[in-house]
Amino acid sequence: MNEELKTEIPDEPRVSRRRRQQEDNTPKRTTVCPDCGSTDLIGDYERAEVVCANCGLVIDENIVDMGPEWRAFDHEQRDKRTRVGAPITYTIHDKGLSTMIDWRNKDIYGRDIPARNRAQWYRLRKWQRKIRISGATERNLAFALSELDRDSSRLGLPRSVRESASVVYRSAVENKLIRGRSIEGVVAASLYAACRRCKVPRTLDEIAEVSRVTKKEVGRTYRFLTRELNIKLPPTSPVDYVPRFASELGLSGEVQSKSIEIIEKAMEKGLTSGRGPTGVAAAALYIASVLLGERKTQRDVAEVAGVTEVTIRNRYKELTEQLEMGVTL
DNA sequence: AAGACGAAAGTGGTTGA
DNA sequence: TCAACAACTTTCGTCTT
Repeated sequence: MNEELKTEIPDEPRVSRRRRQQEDNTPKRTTVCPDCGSTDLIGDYERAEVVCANCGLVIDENIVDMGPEWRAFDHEQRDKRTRVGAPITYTIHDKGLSTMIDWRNKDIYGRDIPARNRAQWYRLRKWQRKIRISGATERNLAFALSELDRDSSRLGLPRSVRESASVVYRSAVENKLIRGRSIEGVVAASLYAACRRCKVPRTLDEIAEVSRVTKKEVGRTYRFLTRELNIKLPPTSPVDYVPRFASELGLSGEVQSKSIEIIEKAMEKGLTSGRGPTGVAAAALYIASVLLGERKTQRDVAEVAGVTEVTIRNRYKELTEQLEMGVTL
């Protein structure tokens, strides 16, 4: 997923060689099943395969065992033999690669630091604090990423979206697009873009709700970012909204597939172009719920979809007329 | 009484001169 | 920069179950 994004963002000559190298060396591995889109992948190192836990598709064969080459029989041994830390992440301003100095006067094996070295440690900690977040860019990133984390947890977004949003924000910073815009605005716009990229769309309204930015601002910044960073995102499909709305309404899976069916027919006939995707999704869900005897009121559907009943009525009038569904509602 | 329906007027954003 | 425009909302009265 990150690879795709990277190819769309043009290489920026201002990026230092060091950073470029670091990024190029990032191991590129599939994290999403190409068949069903599930991120639940299982590495079966006995058979050297990566298998999708959802649909069983074998995604990768002859993989390298990334596990440790040593064995540990108790916790103490594990602590001693482990030589690596957490995976790198784009959601922490230094990608999670910073050095930590413990506040306790113990070394990694838990032994006390001799008193004659204490002063040295104190100085080390002081410099560590200064260096960790140094410079305007670092401070900007640190603030923005915490903001990003706050927004996305209020929206209940999965990790993958946060990572994706962080990548978008980082490239915005690298391309010097922040100046003149509020950090919060750019964060919100990155998040909106990431949501669309990962096919878990949130409306501009929902983003604006949790952020301290108006809907207008988010939209404007989003358009700016996509233009400047050459991010091309297809218009959101109503289908992407169906599962979320359906579960909020407590509708069954059958209703979901029925409404997706309806939407796909509608798209063939060009009934969705120019229409707000949420409105189309809402109307399709409403129709499906009626057809399958799980009737919801227009108001309920309108509520979760963030559109009015009138819009649902307009959409569903178009849909029923043009698709010749031959069913009286 | 609640929900569905539809007309009419208003709103915010895009487009093209 | 401005007017035209389409989509959508708000509001409200009427009909149906």
